[in-house]
Amino acid sequence: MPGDTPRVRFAPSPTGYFHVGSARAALFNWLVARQSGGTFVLRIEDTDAERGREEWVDGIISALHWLSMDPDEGPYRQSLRTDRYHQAIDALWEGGFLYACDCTRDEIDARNRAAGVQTPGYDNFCRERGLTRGDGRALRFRTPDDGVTVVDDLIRGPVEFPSATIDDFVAVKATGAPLFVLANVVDDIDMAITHVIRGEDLLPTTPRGVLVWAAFRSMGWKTDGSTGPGPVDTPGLPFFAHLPLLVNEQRKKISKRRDKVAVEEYRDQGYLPEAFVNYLALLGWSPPGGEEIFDTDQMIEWFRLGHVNHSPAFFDVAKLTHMNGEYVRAMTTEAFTAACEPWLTGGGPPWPDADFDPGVFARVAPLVQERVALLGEVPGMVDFLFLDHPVIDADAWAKAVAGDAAAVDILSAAIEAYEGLTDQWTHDRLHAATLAVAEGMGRKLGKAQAPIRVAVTGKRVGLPLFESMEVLGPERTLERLRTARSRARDGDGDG
RNA sequence: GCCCCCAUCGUCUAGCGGCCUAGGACGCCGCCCUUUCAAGGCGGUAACACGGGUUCGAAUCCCGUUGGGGGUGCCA
Repeated sequence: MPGDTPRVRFAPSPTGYFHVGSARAALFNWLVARQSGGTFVLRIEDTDAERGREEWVDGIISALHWLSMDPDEGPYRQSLRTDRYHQAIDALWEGGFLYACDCTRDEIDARNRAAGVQTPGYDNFCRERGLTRGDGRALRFRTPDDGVTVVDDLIRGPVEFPSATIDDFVAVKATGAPLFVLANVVDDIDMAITHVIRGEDLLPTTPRGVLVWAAFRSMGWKTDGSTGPGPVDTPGLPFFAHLPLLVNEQRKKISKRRDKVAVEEYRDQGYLPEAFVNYLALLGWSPPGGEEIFDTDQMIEWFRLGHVNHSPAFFDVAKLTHMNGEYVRAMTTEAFTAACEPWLTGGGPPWPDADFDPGVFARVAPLVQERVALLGEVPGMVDFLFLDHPVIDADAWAKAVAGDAAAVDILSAAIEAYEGLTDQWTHDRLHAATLAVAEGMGRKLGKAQAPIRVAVTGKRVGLPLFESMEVLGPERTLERLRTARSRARDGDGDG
């Protein structure tokens, strides 16, 4: 049986950007470790040298760090453990669990077709041929012909696989390199893993792992590499827990190809790691009290593997975004301002670094904070404060200025009113003055402020106008209003 | 084809035999607030896939059907 202190592992294969499904699997493993004083092991499953790339490994490590789920142990690299796998393969061969096979896929398929067999599995052609190892031969694992292999799953309960449906699978490539199931089991044994928590897509291959594990155990395979009975024999099977898949709108397994799954991408858009983790936890699980917003301490306290759902979950960006907005608004203004920094400087924003004024941003930060869900939205909301000339949105101009016969009059009246306020340039007075302009035109304030807003900020929606003008100052505000007025008079309607 | 998993509002879920006239959240719609947009407040829309059992009683247990998904590689 697994030992007292849980040892869990997150074992991604470095074949692409860090996947949200991987992040969720990592989170559930991490939670089990944290709530039990256990160990969270990171293992890179890079046995397939052709697909793996070093940059993906760095991506996994940095993504885990961003999510505050740094491993306690590792990263272990399967590519660095080939000697160990060869020991394991030799032992299995000596124990009679493997046999050499020189069949090609085409040959197997042809024989199955000729025999009229519907199932495309291996036909055991080489099982009793007694082929020797080497010479470009793969090694197959001899599976039982009858009985059932049971995977006792913490989430789903016992899952039974008729052994006859588990064909003799290739465990070792013709090159001598171990395949997934074998390397995976050897590692789990060596690393004393007690809980295998991973995606449901691995459930169908789990009985193979169980069989391999049983083979090692029956040989008295020791974690030091020797065989025979002794105190360091292969431990009992770990607990298994297969998490429901994350799916897209079409209810298909979320995939790197067609879905937006890269955790890095969410980070770059300004999702907060705390919100991201919070949302991930809600996919397939919910806390006993029904709360939806909770921090990692509460998550650790409440999480139970046995309470994880059985059914697939759709990764809903809209809900994630909403939740991110809640996290943004819950921040202190100082924390928010600090978090915005990477989006405000360093060449990303549309204004020159030198023109960014932290003091100006600090004045509008609370207003910005209430209006963004993602940090990535911040630059677009404050750009008019740091650019010499606001970028006038063509559509906004067309609707609020060119399309409004009274726009020029409103701008003129506003200019005249504001010119008298340059010594007392506060949003209250600007508000009152604009209200007077509106009334003079027989308009509601909301309608009258539109052309002014476009002239000053370039957009029809955004931060509160009078606060914006206050921060911008009389000189720049009036200049923008005059510029807009002459452009409107010239009849430049399409921006 | 074969094996396996799954099935409550559009979505994420609560529900583990009576507390369900099925609750919450996101989304959507309406109203309020209002300096645009948000935020906030109030209200609304909307689900137990189907059929058999078991039981005094089923969203909850069992069987079947249908539907969806995953696996079926010398990928992981």
